[in-house]
Amino acid sequence: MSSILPIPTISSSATASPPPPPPTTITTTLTADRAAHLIDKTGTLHHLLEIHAALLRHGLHQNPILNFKLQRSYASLGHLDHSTSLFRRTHNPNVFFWTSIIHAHALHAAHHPHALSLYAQMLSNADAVRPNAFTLSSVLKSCPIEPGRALHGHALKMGFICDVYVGTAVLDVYARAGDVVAARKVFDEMPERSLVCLTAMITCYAKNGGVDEARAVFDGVGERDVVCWNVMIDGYVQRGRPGEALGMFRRMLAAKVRPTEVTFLAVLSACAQIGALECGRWVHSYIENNGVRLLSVHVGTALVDMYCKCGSLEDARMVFDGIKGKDVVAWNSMIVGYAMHGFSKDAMELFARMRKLGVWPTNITFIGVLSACSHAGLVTEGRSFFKSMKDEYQIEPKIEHYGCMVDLLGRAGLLDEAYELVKNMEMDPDLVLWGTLLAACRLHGRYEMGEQIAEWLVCSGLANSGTCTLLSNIYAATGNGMVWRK
DNA sequence: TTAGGGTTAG
Repeated sequence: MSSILPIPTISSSATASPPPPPPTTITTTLTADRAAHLIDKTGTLHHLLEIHAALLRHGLHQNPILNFKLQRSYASLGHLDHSTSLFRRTHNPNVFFWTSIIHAHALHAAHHPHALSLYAQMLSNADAVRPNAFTLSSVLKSCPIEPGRALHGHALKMGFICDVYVGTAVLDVYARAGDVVAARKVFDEMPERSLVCLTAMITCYAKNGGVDEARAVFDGVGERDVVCWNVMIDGYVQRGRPGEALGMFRRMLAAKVRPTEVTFLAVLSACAQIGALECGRWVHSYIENNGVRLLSVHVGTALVDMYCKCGSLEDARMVFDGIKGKDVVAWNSMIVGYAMHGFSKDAMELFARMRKLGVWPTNITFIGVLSACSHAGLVTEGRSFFKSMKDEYQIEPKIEHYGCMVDLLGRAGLLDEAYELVKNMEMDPDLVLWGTLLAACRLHGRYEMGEQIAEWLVCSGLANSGTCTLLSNIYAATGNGMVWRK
């Protein structure tokens, strides 16, 4: 983790390809105040390295505040390696230093285990630095449920639980683990609640299926900011209640709260869910009329998805073509959009273009590609794409991909091949898959196979009303409505 | 006299 910090020197800026000169040149005399100001203002690693070099030359690197600022700046510029290295070189780091390095690691999921181990090191250190509420709230951010529970105990024992940051962080640990009851208990016992804390509780409910409970907390919030609104709107979207999501969005605008990108993502998803094309268009023009010159990939993709789901493929394509730096999710939205509306040729062409540009597909890409093959009856291509998932792209087919294949083979009348595919799957087929196969049996008059599957489904108690309808259709067609009733 | 919470697409 801790790499060797390149000891910066002023001459390091005069290497083979020198970076552009920093905005401020460090002069021969450097006071601690001036250095602190320079560190706070810097925005580039190059400049920070130069300041670091100057601190070393002036012997100011021992100053704990400057050392602290330097370490924090390395981290905030995304150079956790430099930050860690500096920390490792610091003798007897104080609680500020420990907290700062723990916090820097807690900011990115990939470094969470390290944040926790730093906290453990801090406690076991010979110089035993005592954590405070700042340390605790930082380390809690990186915690999964088990160490989180222990730290909750720790916070109670040390009396930090009354701190609103610590309380919120503990609440968040339980929320992330889906333990709504424990989160609510922490919430109820908090002596004071900030907007952030209220939002954390709303998020906890919204993410764990309790959108009405979320709403109850939301209604009790006095001054709501955009995050609070976003959480509530997205909560409705995630629970498949787009009408209420859009209602909340209207109320948010009426309350003069300025929407952010996150708001647009949720609202566009709500429009997509109910096929509200006009509302989607309105959001699109709102985005364009409110200072958003260049669509972000996220918002662009949400627009593509909304237009596709609302059936306006031309609008979707127009937005898609305008997205700068398209990632695979953007490509997927357009490919799947085309495929779902039967524009197989466009979907396949787009896939070919995406590959040509070196974008690596995901399992969603193959949902699109295989559906396109299915709609167009391209059996050979479909088989080949399905095979390539594993062989070429190392993507394990999911049940949905088998569904596409069964649909493709079934429509083409290749029932035996489809049945074999289902029987040899590594996972259990679900009712949707059996339903697809049954529908194909009916379409091609393969009553015997239909009966076989039907019998098996009924015997294993798996048949539901949908499959029963299909079954009765099959039996009606065979003129033998009773056979399957054993 | 230097630090810490909540929301993000297919």
